[in-house]
Amino acid sequence: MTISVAEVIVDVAAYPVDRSFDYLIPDEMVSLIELGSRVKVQFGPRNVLGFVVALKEETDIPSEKIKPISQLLDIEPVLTSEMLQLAKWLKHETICFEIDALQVMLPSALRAKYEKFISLETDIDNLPEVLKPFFSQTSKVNYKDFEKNNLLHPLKTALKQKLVVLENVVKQKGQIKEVRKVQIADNTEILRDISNQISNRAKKQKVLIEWMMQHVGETMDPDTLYKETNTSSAVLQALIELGAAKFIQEEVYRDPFSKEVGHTKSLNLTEEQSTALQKITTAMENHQTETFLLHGITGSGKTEVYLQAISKCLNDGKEAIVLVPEISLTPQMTERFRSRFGELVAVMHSGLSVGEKYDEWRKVHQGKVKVVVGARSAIFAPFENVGIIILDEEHESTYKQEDNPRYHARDVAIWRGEYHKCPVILGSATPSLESYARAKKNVYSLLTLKERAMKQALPTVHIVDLREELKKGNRSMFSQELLESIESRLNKKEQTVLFLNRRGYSSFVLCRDCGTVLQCQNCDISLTYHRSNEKCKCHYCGYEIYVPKTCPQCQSEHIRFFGTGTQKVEEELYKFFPHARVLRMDVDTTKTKGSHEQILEAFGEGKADILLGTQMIAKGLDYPNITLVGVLSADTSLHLPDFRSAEKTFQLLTQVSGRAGRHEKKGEVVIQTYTPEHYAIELSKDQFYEPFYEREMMMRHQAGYPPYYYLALVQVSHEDVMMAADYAQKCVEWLRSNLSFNVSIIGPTAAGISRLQNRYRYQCLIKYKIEPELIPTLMQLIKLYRSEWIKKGILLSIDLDPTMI
DNA sequence: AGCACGCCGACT
DNA sequence: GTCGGCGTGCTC
Repeated sequence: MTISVAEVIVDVAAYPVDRSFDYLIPDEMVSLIELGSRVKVQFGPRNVLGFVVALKEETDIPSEKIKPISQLLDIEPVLTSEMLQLAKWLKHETICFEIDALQVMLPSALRAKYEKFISLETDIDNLPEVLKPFFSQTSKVNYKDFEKNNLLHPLKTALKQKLVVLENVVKQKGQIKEVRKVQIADNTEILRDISNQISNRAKKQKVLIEWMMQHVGETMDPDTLYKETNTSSAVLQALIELGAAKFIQEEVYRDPFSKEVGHTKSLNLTEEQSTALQKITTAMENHQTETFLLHGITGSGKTEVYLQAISKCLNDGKEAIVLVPEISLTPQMTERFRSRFGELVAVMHSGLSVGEKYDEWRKVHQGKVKVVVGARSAIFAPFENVGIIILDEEHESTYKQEDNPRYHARDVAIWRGEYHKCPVILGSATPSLESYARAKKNVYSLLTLKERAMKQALPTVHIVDLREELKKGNRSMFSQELLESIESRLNKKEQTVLFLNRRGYSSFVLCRDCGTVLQCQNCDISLTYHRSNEKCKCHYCGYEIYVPKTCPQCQSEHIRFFGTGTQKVEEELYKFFPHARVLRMDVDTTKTKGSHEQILEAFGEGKADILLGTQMIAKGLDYPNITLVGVLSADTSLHLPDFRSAEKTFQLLTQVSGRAGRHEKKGEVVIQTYTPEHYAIELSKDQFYEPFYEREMMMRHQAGYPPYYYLALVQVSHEDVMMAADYAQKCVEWLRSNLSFNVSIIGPTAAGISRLQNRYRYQCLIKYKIEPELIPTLMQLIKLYRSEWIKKGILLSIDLDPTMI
């Protein structure tokens, strides 16, 4: 018996079809088809894309039911068997559709694009008049054209009468970029023969053929050829017709790197660094799955440890995956990797176009690179021989995907580490409590870097009590101390970074007479003002309107927008320091591609004295002349209704403080706050991680939050408030009676944003320590009530280990 | 999810 | 009598 049946996961995300379907493999495909190949199949009445997840000899499906695979889309499979296993695990761990788990591993360019076409089945004269014009030029028309012209009804009739047929076409979204090149014949004899044929009057052709004989068999860009020989396309064309050369299409990678980088060598390590590196390399040598938590204070040289561990990994002939939070994927960071490993590095982040992402992915897939530096989804880099996986800033919440599949890159990293028997490094100056607790329980191996790599002292941190400032009558955003510090930097020609917590400061539109704030029609959230197009936009659903002239409530004309916090700060800064050169970095100034980099670069080159921004600037900023960091209000993130707010604040403050004095010059940090006594603020002053950890762990223990308990968030939404609340209640009751007693269920309560896209959202929180039945129970819940809920219009979402609640 | 099949009310 | 409403069920 030979392989003749493929199990296929089809590209339809729905519960009833979230399993594999058997398809016959046509004979001519048998030798080509592999696990992880993409195929085109007929599924019911339509054509869809699918993934081959298993191959077998026979099937129980009766022959009248089974269909053949229509087309094999890849010569090389796009997914490895590791990825297929990983998808099954993700499906179970995060409760998602297998198809979603498979799709998230691939660049979006490989996703299917579905198009409908209508083709003519009879003579055009039989068609109704309204449809005729469409088929006058062609017999195949895009369905959308009928939709646009509101002709779906006559179209449907025509379909029924079989005058036309509908055809579903599956295409791939992304295209491989090709360029046209000239390939010179690789046979000198032929070239000489042609040369002899050329008439003596064709001087240019003579020149070109002579030149070609010097470049036998070479492939080049036509423009280079014209330039080199001072000829033109007409001359080349003549020689091509004689067979001296031909045009070929060559695959190329789009180049997302704008500039060349130099080459750097390994730096000398401190004792702490080499101890850490030693432990990591030992694990690599022993082919050991081991998760390390590399806890190093800011500036302690974690990156250098990564780089040298990767070097070792490459020497062993293996590949490396490095994850960094999206926001810190600045050129500064990626350049460090590219300058060490050159062309062996692929970079993946959201700033790339669909095509560029596809190309970077293909470099990995084709084995052209050995190192991937990327954001969350780079954890799925299709390497087959991974030697090390690194997550920098492991505490960052961007490692958790907020929509399906709701996976955490850290969990996937550890899974892949186990699969490849290789170490996983979680690096941070401020580890998440979860990871640190695991390190303390020896689930992870703790590596500590307590010293800064170049022995620089930590910056001096001053905490300024804004209540005192207020008492002194200072109503500005700047305390006396901060102003003095800024002034002294300006005098010394040193640089300052001012940091503003974004939350609570985003720009909104307010009526000064009645206090109304412009709200989104669909969501329970205020609209954000965008100066660039004079519009107000909802950041959650995309709803946007022009700024109204009068207040929608009271018709007053005194309506004004409150600029982003940063805009306001900038204005005020100029009042105090009219001659300071300020660079502002926020959503408004970083809208266009690359502007983020340009601003940082300009600042690095000393083109400004003060850099003012939000969280964006907290990471990876590393310039020698920055000697002052100011945090305008440390409290904004502290009072968020999230159990992680203290942790987030501590992390943020430590992070921004770390930007000052990373080189020769000593750094200073000024933190302004209304609650200086809060432990998250007080302890960040000296980067006292350990005491903060102990303190925060106590709080978590008392309140029953992670790492002591695991969380699962179940959310119910409906267009009607009562329905949402009712069903959330039903859901809670069902869970209470089906989960064990030591699981506590909180809620239902309205979600943080109680209405989103016109749907009211209620949620309940499940806290548990050990509950092996949780996932099966949740799946049971879906199974039992899915059809009823769908009828009523209820949507249910489940988030295991939510980052925000 | 999408689409066909199938059984009941308001129209030529 | 027929067109079209959307309830039910299936997709290898």
